[in-house]
Amino acid sequence: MVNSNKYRKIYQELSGKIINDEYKHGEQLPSENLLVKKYGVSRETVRKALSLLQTNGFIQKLKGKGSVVIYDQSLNFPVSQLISFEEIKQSLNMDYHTVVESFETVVAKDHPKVQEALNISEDTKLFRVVRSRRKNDLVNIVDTDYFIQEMMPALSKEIAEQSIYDYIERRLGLKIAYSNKVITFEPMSEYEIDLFVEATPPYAAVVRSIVHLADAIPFQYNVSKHRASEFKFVDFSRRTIEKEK
Amino acid sequence: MVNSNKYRKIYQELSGKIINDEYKHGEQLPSENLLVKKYGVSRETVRKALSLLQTNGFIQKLKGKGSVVIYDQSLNFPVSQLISFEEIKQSLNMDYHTVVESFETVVAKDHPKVQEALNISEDTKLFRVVRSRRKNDLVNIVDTDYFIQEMMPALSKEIAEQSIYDYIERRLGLKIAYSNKVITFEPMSEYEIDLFVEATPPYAAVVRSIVHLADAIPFQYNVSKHRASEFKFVDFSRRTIEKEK
DNA sequence: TAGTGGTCTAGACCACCCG
DNA sequence: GGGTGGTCTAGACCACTAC
Repeated sequence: MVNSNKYRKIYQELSGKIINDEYKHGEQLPSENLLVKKYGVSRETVRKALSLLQTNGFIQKLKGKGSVVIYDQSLNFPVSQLISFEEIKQSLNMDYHTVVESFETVVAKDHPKVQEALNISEDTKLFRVVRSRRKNDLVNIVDTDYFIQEMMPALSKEIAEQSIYDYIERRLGLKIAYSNKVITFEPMSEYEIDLFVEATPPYAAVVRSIVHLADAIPFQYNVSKHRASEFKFVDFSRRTIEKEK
Repeated sequence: MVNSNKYRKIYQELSGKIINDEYKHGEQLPSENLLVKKYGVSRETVRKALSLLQTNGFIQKLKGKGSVVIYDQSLNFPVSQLISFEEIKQSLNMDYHTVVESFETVVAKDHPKVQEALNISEDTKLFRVVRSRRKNDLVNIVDTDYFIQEMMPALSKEIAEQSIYDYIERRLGLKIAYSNKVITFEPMSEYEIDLFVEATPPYAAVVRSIVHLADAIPFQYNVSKHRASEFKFVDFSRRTIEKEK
């Protein structure tokens, strides 16, 4: 009911079957014509679903042959998607535990990079949330998030302990659309060295991202610091742009 | 002549104008109807081009409003694409210089990870190419590539000094389609510490990728090691998959 | 030759945004 | 209400793969 798009339903069903290994790596999906009959939709609708599957790394379409599954379970897919920690945790069955290290209100002018990234005025109030992600009590990730207070005045420490994305999408009905990420490798601060405990070297893999809503408004600035030895970023990319000539 | 696709031409033209700042960040593109008239094509064709622009992080489409440019020059975009070093170098005007450190023939069984990644038999012959990328004679990146010899018997050290991708796509006419990448941070080997000279800490950002052709055949295994302090990976991602219900 | 995916069209109806 | 993007259709023609 919530989402009656035909092509999304087909996408959901096919991607689900691929993830559950009903369609295995290397196997072919039914042809477009068969899918047209099976779902009772037009060919362009089927093709829209298949095109999404291809973009997201589930299949490769072969002209004259068919669509073959290229999704690989063993690669801990899909981490290059815009996805929250809670969602990754659930999909991978990770044994992680979140601790809210701090939850405070700050002013944009004291965080100039955030101010610039979110394109807000100096006196905009922000929530600053620091959360550690622990496995067997050992900190492996420290997330620092900045949210514009006006957009989500009811955000609380309790929500931060659960999933903020869930809150934003389900409670507030906002649509999270896209993000820019930058990955670097940086020395840890004293605070971080304390938190991580015995991080050798005292460097962290750092992922900074600016997350935008569907109306193109930036609403979150995130700095995610990872124990370097545990860091692993998986990416799927396509060669879409060819030079002309 | 080479590529007469209408939607690709529209994509090329619009993305070019965005990159050249003719359409600036935050500005709107002409509406779909206007583009339909301008290019003399059907609306679905225009939409296919716009959809590609959105997927690749150039624009965000806003229902009821239009398409707004979100591409940001300052982010050294687009590095998360599947793109060769030579192409990045050209598009960013980088002052880099490539040295082929070694060019040899090896057998798959001596490189089990490569054998598995490329899904080949034990006795498959491979080219193993090691190239350093230097800025002012200082090594910042060391690329190690493995190619299946049978697929490109004429590959040579001279070609490796230029662009192997150019050779594969233009000379051999093969279509490079997609890749899986994994980014980690790892201690350098003695060989690498020598090559990089004074790398502090002696860690490298490592990008491993398996590159596939359009027929889904893996043809390249690449290990790209970067001086950690210089490493910067930029990624654009969309939240495409929503949970149903 | 039959089947597959790739491109393109002309038109329809809908939901959303704004003045 | 008029414009914008989102979804969907039925049909056409093409290029490629396989037998």
